[in-house]
This record gives sequence, structure tokens and C-alpha cells, in this order.
Amino acid sequence: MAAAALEHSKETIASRVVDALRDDIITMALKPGDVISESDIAGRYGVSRQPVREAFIRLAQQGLLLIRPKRATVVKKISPIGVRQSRFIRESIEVEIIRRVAGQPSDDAADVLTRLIADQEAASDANDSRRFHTLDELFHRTLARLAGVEYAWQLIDDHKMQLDRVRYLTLGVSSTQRAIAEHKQIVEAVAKADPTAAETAMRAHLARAELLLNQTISDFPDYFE
Amino acid sequence: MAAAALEHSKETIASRVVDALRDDIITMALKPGDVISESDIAGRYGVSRQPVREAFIRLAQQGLLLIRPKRATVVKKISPIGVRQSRFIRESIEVEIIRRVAGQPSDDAADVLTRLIADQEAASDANDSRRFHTLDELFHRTLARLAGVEYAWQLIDDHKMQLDRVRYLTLGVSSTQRAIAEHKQIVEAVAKADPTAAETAMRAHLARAELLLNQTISDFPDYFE
DNA sequence: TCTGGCGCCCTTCCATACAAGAATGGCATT
DNA sequence: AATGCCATTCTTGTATGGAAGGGCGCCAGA
Repeated sequence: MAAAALEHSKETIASRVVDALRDDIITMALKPGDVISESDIAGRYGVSRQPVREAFIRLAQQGLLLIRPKRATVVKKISPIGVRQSRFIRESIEVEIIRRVAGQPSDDAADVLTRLIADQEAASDANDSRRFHTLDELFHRTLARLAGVEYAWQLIDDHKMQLDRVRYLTLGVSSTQRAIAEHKQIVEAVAKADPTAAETAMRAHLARAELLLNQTISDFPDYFE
Repeated sequence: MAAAALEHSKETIASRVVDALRDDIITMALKPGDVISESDIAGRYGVSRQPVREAFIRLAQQGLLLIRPKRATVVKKISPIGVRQSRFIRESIEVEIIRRVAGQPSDDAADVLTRLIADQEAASDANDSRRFHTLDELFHRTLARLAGVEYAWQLIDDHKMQLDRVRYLTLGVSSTQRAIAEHKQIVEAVAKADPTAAETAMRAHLARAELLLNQTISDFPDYFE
């Protein structure tokens, strides 16, 4: 925990504490199982306990913290079941999305997606994992936008944080080459207006995450329930 | 707002306030657009502002309240876009569920579902709308359980509250007969182990909600954005 | 040595006081 | 009559002190 002096903006203190803590949790600066307390964090950021408490409540609702009344507050360990179910939800939605996109194809769609893949290849060549994953997220978000349900993507953002923690642990591991190849298959199916092929490619793409999860669990057993 | 003296249990005051307020909102005792304040609710329940404030935060995260800093807190109006997107998510997941259930059929599945439909018919004959909708929810939840993703159902419960408010407004309107007939089609497809037919039936079942939504918007325009 | 009880310390939870922004209505000025 | 300013009074946001409860270790007794 580096974390000194959250930069002051016009937002409320509570909001800034939420952002700071969430970032620390996703980047594993705060590890699953770590015990924190209101006064602890309050002292660390030089604020009172009240806004910290409110931050705890919000993060607990997002599934990142576990408040044990009168006992303590801990960074929630990652639940393999929760991760799989979150992925089930994501897969359900993404399959529906890719069907729509492939079902009503436009030249724009394929173009935009192709360009994104090119960027990803550049990031991969430069070994810039962070940027690669940012572009990966953008790829999927773009599909949602093309399907006209970008707003729905925001709704599942909460669940996605569970997946993000796992992904952060696999930053150096995941094979970017393979992901790119899979993305190409998806775009290809979209260009051909073949919903079934698109669905198959998307399922394969998402299924690979299962392998990564299992490896990550054995690499960091303490971080999981 | 009837609402006196929330019954005391061992839970925290904040939790009880959350439950009470959420119930008031979903049952339209608190109407979309109503302005409430921390001290208002605090006085009404005879507690201090603090737990009420925490309840507001939690309900705001669930999309039921809108906290306008330093200004006021209002019961959020229902967003037609949000409702449609929530339904999109639900439809995506339910289609995936029904495919799985129909894909790996069991005698139990059809039996349990058939029994639930019988109960629904009884409730419909008795004109018990509340019970009918409770059974309706149980029907879909059972499908999730049969697909082995009951936990995922919990994850979308938050989004479902948006739909619940609309559904409450349509309590006397919705044609229970039709819903029952659609449920029968679904079970039939499951019994025949026909995923495609099951999917079609499920989509039709969920699509009918769109009509209800449009009618509800014109019936209660003030409750929507 | 083992076991049960008691007290201390830690936590979250609640209450209260104060601070600061925002809206509204009255009043003065033009 | 219209308009701009200012004070009053709401609201939510923050700080702080104490209350209530759970965990843990020391200590006494068997």
C-alpha cells in the first residue's frame, strides 16, 4: 500500500476513497484476505472515519469487501464460483450481442473491429500488457455498442470487477497472440454475416478464460476461497 | 407512506431501513419523483440520520434512489431504456439457461415445472395476482437451478428490481392466462429436449413484456423519465 | 496441566454537532 | 414592473465521541 494523499478534486471525500480503495484492490495492492479498518484507512488518507465507512459500504455492495459486523472488514477473497457465474452472465450477454451484430452486418462494423485488432497487435508486439487488456475491453465494449446495448455493458461492470482481479494476476501469463487470433475469427464471422460461426468463435474465446482461472488458482491459492 | 416502527430484530438499524424503504419503493408507496431527506426518514422511523444515510447510499447503488449532493434525494424515476436493457440482460441469460435445461433433460425437470404451472393456474383462478407473480418468479428461478446457475440468478436480482416496479404497476392488467399458456409451451419444449423450440418460446414469453411496458408508460407517464 | 471465566482491546455501529453548498423568497434598486 | 442581490433555510457531507458486541489472552481454580 503506497497510497498517500488522494488528489483533491471537487468530488466528495467518500468518492475519492472509493476510487482509491477499488484501485488498490484490483491491482492487488490490497490482497484478498487483508484486514482493514475504518480508522486504519482514515488515518492513512488523513480523513475522518465517516467517509471511509461509506466507502466500505459501497465497496462491500460491489463484492470487493466483506464487512463482518463488530468484528472487522476484510478484502474479500476471490470466489471461483462467483467468477464462473460472472463469466456465465458475460458469456450469455456477449453471445446475444455477437448474434445481433453478425445478424445485421454493416461495413462499418468490420472496419472498426479490424482496426482495433491492429492496435492490439501493436500493443502485443510492444509487450504492453496493460494496453493490450485495455484494448481487449474496448473490443468487447465496441461489440456491445454495435449491437445497440452499450448501456447494458455498464450494468455488468460491477460483476466484471471480479474478473478483473483475476485478470490482473494473469497479466504476464495470458497469450496475447492467441487472443488476437480468436478476435480475428470473430470479426471474420461478422463480416460474413454468419451468426452461428460468430457465436461459436465467441464461446471459444471466452472459454479459454476457464483454463487461465484454474492455473491462477493454483498459482495464488491464498487469494481464493 | 404508512410506515411506523420497523420491527426490531438483531440486524442493524441501517439494514432494516434499507428493507423498509426498498419495499416502499417497489410497492409504489414511495412514488418515482418523490423527494425524501435523511432527517425526514430518520424522524419517521425514530432513528438518527446516520443509518438512514447509509441506507440511502445502498439504495442509490441499486438504482432506486438518486442522491443529488447538497440538494436532495429523490426516488428515481423508472428509465424505459434501463428497463429494456435489464430485460435484454435477463433475456440473454434465460435463453442460455433454457438451452441448457432443454439440452440435458431430466424427468424431474418437467415434473417440477409442470407442478409449478398447476399452482399458477390455481392462483390465477383465485384472482390472486400477488401469489401468481411470486410463482412466476419461482418458475424462472427453478429453471436457473435446473441449469446449475442459481447463483447467477442472485447476481441479476439487483437489475430485476427495476422490472419489479413496472410489474407492480401492471398487477391487475397482465393476462395471467396467456402467461400460463406460454409457460406450458416452454415446459413442452423441455420435455421434448428441443432447445431451439424452448428458446423460441422463452423469447416470445419475455417479449410480451415489451407491450406491457409501453402501456404502463402511457398509463403512468409521471413515473418514467 | 487443563479448563472456564473475566476483563481488556479491538472492531463496527449509532448519535450528534457542525460545515458547506444550493435553492428559494423577499427586498431593494433601477 | 422587472431584475439582481442577499439572507434564510433547506439539503447532504464530514467530524467526533460514545455505545454495543466479539475476540483473545491472562489468570485463577480444579
